[in-house]
Amino acid sequence: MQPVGSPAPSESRSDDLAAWGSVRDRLRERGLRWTPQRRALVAVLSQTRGHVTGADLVERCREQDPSTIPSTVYRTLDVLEELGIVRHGHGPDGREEYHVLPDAEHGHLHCRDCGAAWEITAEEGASIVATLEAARGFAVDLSHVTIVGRCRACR
Amino acid sequence: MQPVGSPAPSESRSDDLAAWGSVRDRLRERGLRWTPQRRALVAVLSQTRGHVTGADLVERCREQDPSTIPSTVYRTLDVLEELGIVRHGHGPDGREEYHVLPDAEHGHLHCRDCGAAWEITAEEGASIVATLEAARGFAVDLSHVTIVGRCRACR
DNA sequence: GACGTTGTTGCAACACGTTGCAGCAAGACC
DNA sequence: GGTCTTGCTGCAACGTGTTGCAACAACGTC
Ligand SMILES: [Mn+2]
Ligand SMILES: [Mn+2]
Ligand SMILES: [Zn+2]
Ligand SMILES: [Zn+2]
Repeated sequence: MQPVGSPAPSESRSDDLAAWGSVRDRLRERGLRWTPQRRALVAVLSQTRGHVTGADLVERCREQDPSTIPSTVYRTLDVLEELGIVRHGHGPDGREEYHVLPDAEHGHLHCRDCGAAWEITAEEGASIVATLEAARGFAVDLSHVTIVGRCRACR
Repeated sequence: MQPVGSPAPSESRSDDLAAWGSVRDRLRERGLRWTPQRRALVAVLSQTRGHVTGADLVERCREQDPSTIPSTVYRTLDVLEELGIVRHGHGPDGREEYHVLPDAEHGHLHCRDCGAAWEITAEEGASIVATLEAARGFAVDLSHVTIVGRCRACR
């Protein structure tokens, strides 16, 4: 039961660097381009662990380069998501939340009262996925799942 | 497996009218006020079955009275939700979706590819709620749950 | 019916994200 | 290094929803 924000230990930093280094080639393979704007966002992402909102990422890019344009960042995030490099879900208010370099697919749990958030564990996730798979043949996108309610402490 | 938009048969229209008629008193009991703006939104809601986005409701109010102010509508929706008269969730893009007069609590399922939506059945809902209740004592707000993925037909 | 309290409204500004489009530039090819 | 193709960017406008605040009005009380 890892609280979000204290990110789980993940692969080593050198593995991470390798993963980020390949982004350029992954884009090129698809006939897409490696631009300064994309380079900047990837640089920001590579220093981000865990979860960030879209607006946070725009902000962090703007810190590096104040001429950053929001729509370019959001469009680049869409591209990176197609490549599987980031995934997004939505907070309780519907705002975007990005998972960077998702080690394992997972959903999120938010307490409406105290605002705390947790990752949905593999077992919990499997149970939800299995329920909808069995009954309807529906393939759940677990990383887009956000469940809101009240945590044990707040009840 | 009711597709959303072909609303399930619900209580009779006269029951509905009675429920809507009590809104005024339910507000007053709490020291809240029954204003023309609230009257207008309740009139719109009383003719709405199933699911609507917040923006839809603003639009429908504006059809009745072009001087309608969006923030007033959204604030009134918040109040009505506190009274349990409407509930909201979020579509795949994070936009608000209101359930009007929810007969039974239910979540939603959206196919990312074809855009179709279904209600999560009582059994499916119970399974999800039970999983998180058992493991963590987390009380899921089922009516706020939206699960996105791919439906059987689109797989 | 006038009065006071306080919940509500209208408004303007803001936050987050998306979209259409014209001009720009990445990178493939020579 | 020059040329071409086409993916990308910047920009402006828009869509959806929230917030702060001053003026207003619902409604309980006399
Ligand atoms: Mn919500
Ligand atoms: Mn989404
Ligand atoms: Zn809590
Ligand atoms: Zn589908």
